[in-house]
Amino acid sequence: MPATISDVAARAGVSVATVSRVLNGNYPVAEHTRDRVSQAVRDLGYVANAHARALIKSTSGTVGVILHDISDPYFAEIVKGIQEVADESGRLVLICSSQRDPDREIAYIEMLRGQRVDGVIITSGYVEDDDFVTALHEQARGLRLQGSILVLCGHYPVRSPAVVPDNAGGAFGVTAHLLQLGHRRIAHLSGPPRFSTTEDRQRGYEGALASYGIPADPGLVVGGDFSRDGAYASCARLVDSGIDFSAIFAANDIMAIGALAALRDRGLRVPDDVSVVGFDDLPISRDLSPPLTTVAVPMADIGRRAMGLIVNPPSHTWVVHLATQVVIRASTSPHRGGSVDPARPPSGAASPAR
Amino acid sequence: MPATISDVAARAGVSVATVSRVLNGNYPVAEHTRDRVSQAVRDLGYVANAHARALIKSTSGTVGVILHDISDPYFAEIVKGIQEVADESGRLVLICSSQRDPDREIAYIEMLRGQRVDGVIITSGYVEDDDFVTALHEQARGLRLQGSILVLCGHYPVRSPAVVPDNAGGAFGVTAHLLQLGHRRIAHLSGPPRFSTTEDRQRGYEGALASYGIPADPGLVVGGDFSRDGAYASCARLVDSGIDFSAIFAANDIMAIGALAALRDRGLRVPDDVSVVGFDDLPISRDLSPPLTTVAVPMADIGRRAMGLIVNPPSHTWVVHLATQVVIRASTSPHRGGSVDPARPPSGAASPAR
DNA sequence: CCCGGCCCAGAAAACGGTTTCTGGCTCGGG
DNA sequence: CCCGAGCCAGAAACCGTTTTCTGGGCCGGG
Repeated sequence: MPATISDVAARAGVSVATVSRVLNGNYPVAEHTRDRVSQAVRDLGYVANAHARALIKSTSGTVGVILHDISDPYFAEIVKGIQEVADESGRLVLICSSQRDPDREIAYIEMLRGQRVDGVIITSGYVEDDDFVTALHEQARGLRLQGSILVLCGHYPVRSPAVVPDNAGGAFGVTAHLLQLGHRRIAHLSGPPRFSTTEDRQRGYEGALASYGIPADPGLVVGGDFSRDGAYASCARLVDSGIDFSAIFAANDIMAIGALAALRDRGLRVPDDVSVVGFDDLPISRDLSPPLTTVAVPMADIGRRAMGLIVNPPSHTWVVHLATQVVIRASTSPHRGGSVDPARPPSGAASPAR
Repeated sequence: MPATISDVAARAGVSVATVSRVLNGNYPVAEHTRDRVSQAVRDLGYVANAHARALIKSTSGTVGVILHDISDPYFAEIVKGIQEVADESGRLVLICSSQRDPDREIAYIEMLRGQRVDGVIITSGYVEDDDFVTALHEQARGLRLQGSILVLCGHYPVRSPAVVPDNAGGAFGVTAHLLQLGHRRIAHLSGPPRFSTTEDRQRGYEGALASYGIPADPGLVVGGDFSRDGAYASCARLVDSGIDFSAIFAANDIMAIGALAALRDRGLRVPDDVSVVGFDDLPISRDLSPPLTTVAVPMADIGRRAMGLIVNPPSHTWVVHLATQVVIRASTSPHRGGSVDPARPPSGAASPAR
């Protein structure tokens, strides 16, 4: 029932071809007719049907973005960057929340293929699952076939353009920072299992320990799910277990926030009793108390570069590497006593056994 | 170049009509042929072109969302709610960041009309601008004409389905909370001018003061822009100006975070020296220190209800009202020097007229 | 044996645009 | 006066689906 191009043509007393040409301005039309057509367009409030257009042009003017959860600031920042570049190129952004379910991610890509999107950006790291990888390969092939592009954030076992932040390097750096402060028993609240992001960050952590000749203690690594509440619970369990540690490396800032809350509720002071570091450097991190020492990930840049790969598909450079940077704030301080292997202090503060 | 329905038909040795019917399952097809078609679909990795489909069906299976900035947690939470319901109904969500520019909002709606979206949700409050309202009316009419729906969050001077949180009531409540604590000089860091959200919240603030017989002091109300840094600057200016106040009502939590930082940097303690309240109750607000007293706005619910209005268009109920609730945490405490006048206000201080 | 009905498959007409191709008109040059 | 060029408008094909309409084959009843 909305006005069609024929309606406009009829009202202006011209053919549909002429209307189309006025709208697109890619063919000479006499000023007189042009005005009449424009007037008719205004009168009818006509807007061209993007689907009919997408049917003949190969491009649809939309891109798809797959993420875990839009209310996670990490993804929100990436999307912000994507939006910026999409806007400049006049494209619309389709958001798909997978809730970290690989099957849904695949289903979403298929839907997006149906939409004939100009490209798909997967913002979440990849899941180590054979079925998933196989399915992803297939979808990537399908996208390529239709002249579309799959852009990955993080390194996948799929040959496709990618933007990869240096997760391992950042984790190494921030762990090294703790080591330099004299901490030796450093706990790690890790991310959800089988995710590349989780593993890269854990690898950096283990690498830093190894570089100091410290054997990894499995008891110090507890699983999480990148959520505040999950980290709160893990951290509380860690404290309650009585295991000895003087610092915590949370796999991301959201988890660090949960850890801070758990420590506070257990009566432990940061950084006096326990040093805490996170990862990502979310905007909020500087406003926590204490302000969080963390690793800055250029989230908006990831989005901008990823979208850039769609707007100007590269001929050769398939992978864009992005540096991460340790940001030292007030949630870390030198290990008390500076002892490499401190005895459990009488106060019980640094080794919170009950 | 992606496979079309004809390719599938050819490979399966049937007509395109049959393929379509197998895919949609809305017409009897012999099992034998059905299998052959399914196999061909799989072989070719065929995915139906959503645009061609949208051309005949009236629905496109997409909805548009217009917001200021996706990296603002307020909007991110709303979108999360929208996503949930959109997923259930198998729809895709198009995100449009207007950066608070009314012209862009209009332009976006027009783009979305071209996409023949099933509906458009404007998440941001409305701007008091005649041109904008006129243009919005026109777009709303256009959407209605194409069987689509415009859903507004907040009350607009446009007759369209809406979801409106009780901003004024919440502002009244949280200001009353401060008044009950004995605060009399309460500063207000307000939002950007001419926004309904800003004005509703300010109205609640002024109403609460009035109910206590306190005249509004223009010097205590300073403009802001809903941003952390803007609020930081405003708050710092307020402190530096030497004006007397014992509490601050920030127009939203993001601004409260900026205020907290400014106060801390000026050596003022919260809540000992100054009480601070915000608005929205973002997920992070409980993890600030001190945890923020604020007004809970059911953001995800706003999104869910808004999307609900699109999925099941209402016949009569055009406006969904959503309650807000004061959440008291540790950023507020009784006014020092003892209750200036902590007694109840002159009777009848219930809630502001709506 | 004939005919009506049922089950299933195909032909073709939309849907709403863009673009190629065709052609009418005007104008200037020879 | 004729002809070619240039400018502009329209007719029609096409994009990839869905769906209506048509009809062939088969079965059962009369």
